[in-house]
Amino acid sequence: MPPRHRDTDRVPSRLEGRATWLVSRAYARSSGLLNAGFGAAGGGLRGYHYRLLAALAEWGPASQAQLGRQTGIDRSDVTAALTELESRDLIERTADPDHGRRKIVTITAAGVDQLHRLDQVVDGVQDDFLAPLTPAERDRLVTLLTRLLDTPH
Amino acid sequence: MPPRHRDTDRVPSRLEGRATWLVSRAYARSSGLLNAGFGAAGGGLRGYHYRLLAALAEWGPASQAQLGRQTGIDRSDVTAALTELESRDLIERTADPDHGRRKIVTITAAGVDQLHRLDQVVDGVQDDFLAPLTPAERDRLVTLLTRLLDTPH
DNA sequence: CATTCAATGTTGGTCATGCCAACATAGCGA
DNA sequence: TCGCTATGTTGGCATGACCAACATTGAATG
Repeated sequence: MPPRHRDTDRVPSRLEGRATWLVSRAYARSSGLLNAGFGAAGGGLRGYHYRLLAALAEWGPASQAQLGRQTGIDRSDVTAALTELESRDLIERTADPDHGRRKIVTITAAGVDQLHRLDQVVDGVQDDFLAPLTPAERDRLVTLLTRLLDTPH
Repeated sequence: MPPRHRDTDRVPSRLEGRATWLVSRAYARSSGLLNAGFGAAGGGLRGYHYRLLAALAEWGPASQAQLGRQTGIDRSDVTAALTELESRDLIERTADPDHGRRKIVTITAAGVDQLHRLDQVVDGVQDDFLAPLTPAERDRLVTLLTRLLDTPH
């Protein structure tokens, strides 16, 4: 039998079973779905905005540096994303009375509403993303990834 | 007990068990390790170059469009990455005698050597990346991700 | 055979995520 | 008081991924 000549749906064997390769493919798919969903229903918001709104809704007002640490987003990117959220009136920035430079960021009612809409999008994407797996397999995958990431490194 | 005030090592509960979130965190870690490894030992090459060299070494000479389909890299990015590989004499581009526009890309001996060096890097990164998991867990993770990605979507 | 269509390589953009450096300023600790 | 750290901001870079347009070529269709 001659070698197969199909161009696509094949992966060099060097990559095939590599965890880093699989994770990068999974991420490409996941972020594609997420961007499509955010683009369609998110009013131009992206992952950074969702993370920040989620942190504010869950833990209440915080300084920008605090938000950065909570969400794993760089301080400079926090600044930019908050400026966009502020221009849409989804958050408010007020000066911290006890600290000259610090600003306290608060989510607005509209921000909470928007967050709920984004939650819907994210939920839908989970289903699409995990569609090939059974519920038990989905749980196992989540557990393994959680263990992989929880361990300090 | 007052609420905890630690800034870091926490994740909004909305994100915590989400597969897309975990995958994005895993990818951030994995690509960080990979970039560090490639930067240290890869002679300025990146993931695209590795994928292309791997495909050429495994399946032999191919046209650029073929390479793009094999590796999942866009035609335009293939062009750019091949130009860089060519300038390092890791690949060669020759005109296809049977086809005017098409170019046949071949990996050179130096390219094969470089690929072997990159293999070492990638192998080392797998170990770092998967360190928190037992061998059995690593296998399960790879199996689950493979199943997740194999299914046509 | 002629015309259309698809494939090819290339150029030149865009976007999102993640970093890093530098800076001015503010607060804190030694 | 002096020096260190934290803070918000600006501006930049790298990587991966994608897209549009173009000229050219081969192949398919009428």
